[in-house]
Amino acid sequence: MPTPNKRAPHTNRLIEALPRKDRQRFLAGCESVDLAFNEIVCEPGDRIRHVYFPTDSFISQVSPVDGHAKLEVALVGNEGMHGVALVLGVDVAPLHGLVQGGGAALRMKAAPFRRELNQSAALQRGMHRYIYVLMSQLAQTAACTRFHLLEARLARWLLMTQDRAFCDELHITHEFLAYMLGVRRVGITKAAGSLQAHKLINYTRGIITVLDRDGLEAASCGCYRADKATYDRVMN
Amino acid sequence: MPTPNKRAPHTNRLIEALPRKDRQRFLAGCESVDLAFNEIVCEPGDRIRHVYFPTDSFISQVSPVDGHAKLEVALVGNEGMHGVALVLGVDVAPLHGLVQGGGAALRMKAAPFRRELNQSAALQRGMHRYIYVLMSQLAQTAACTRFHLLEARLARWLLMTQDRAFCDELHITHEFLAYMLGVRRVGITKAAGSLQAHKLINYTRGIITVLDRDGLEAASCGCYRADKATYDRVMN
DNA sequence: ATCCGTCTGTACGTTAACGTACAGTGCGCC
DNA sequence: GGCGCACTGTACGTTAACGTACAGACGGAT
Repeated sequence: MPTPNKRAPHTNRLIEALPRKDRQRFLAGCESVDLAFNEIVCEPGDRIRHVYFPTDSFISQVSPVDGHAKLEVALVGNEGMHGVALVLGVDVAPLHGLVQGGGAALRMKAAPFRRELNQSAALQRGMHRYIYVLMSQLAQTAACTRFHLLEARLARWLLMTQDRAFCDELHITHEFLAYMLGVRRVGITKAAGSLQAHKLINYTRGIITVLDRDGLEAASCGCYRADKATYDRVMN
Repeated sequence: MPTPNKRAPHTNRLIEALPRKDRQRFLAGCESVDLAFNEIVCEPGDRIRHVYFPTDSFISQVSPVDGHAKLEVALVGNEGMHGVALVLGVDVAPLHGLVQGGGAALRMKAAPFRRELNQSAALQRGMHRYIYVLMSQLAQTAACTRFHLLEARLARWLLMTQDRAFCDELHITHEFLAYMLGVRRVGITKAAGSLQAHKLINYTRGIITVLDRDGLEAASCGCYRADKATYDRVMN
């Protein structure tokens, strides 16, 4: 699957933010992996073997309900990491990790990651702050899911995803979107149809193109901006 | 407001779990306060001055949407703490903290708390694990709010609250419940009416009595048990 | 060029909420 | 003892979703 217009930075912001010495040591402990679209990084209850730092990939955090995966509650791209539980001293994943956008990521095994964590105050600080952001996002998403109309939620989702895909074209079907947002496929068709009618996006058979980012922001709920503001404020 | 049948332990489980030496030092740094029902402990954006460890009080964490408080996303009683952001090195509260159940709490100022955190590995470990639990709860709540019927959500809420109130009688109006669950008051009246018709609860003018805990669990969604299971698994 | 499977569109009836309005009802207070 | 207020009950019409079913449309493979 080719991804045109892609201008991924091939770096992860959490790692970039480390002081040079820590960063070099950290990177030395990482391996480069390629995550495939739809790949499942972990299931709830699984032992966490690796932490992932997406560079041009991104991973959905999906909350299970009544036994099976149901609702995306957070999205992790090159601004974040997957596997924060390890930072908190728990090696069991609480959520599904589903690769939303295929691409590269850096990863590190659990044991060396813990060691790094002990050795680098900067790393610990960065991780902590990121966890704060993630928690804020979870709370935001809970409220958003409750109160905002599907069309606005969809717009938000597209913006969040585009930010992490570094690409105007998203390879996503309505079916998949429905799954992420916890609604029927038909609901997505309707909402997406409306966004398309307003010339904010365009789509055909699994490819959604963002045409008007500003318009999309206007159509989305404030949650998109709120999340972004929190990230910027906390992570600097 | 008298609270009959109340058998509060007057301790906080996070603090109790500390090794004796750490615990004694920690307690020495705490002051005892009385939280009044409906008191606002903090607003999002506020600087966090204290962390709170409820003993027989409990505090709702309410997520703001579009500017004002809207939806309860977590509940903190004697099993937890309020102000986890400080553990993550951020001194700005992300959520509203609203006292749901009046009563006693231990609290500590931010600066000494940070000092304790540096001195006690056990404290840090406990805090970390509690944050993991809280994140799991946030994700759970997001999905729950999306998928489960109001009656089930209400049942869950009553159970969660009773666990933290140590009392069969909860001082709560429909109005307030509606606010917490993000629905209309009328919706609560209907759902609560149904629970009462099934003899699971009883209520009159701001006092809800739990009659049949098991029945209530059966009427609630699995989220109640899921939360509890996570806590038990992670906190031991 | 045709087939087939995937993706999207449309079309029902159904439902659990919504907003709003107003009527009872019990408790506390003067 | 009765007044007032807070709390609860009921009663509309409205709506944004729901479940299900099936029809069109595009694209890659044979």
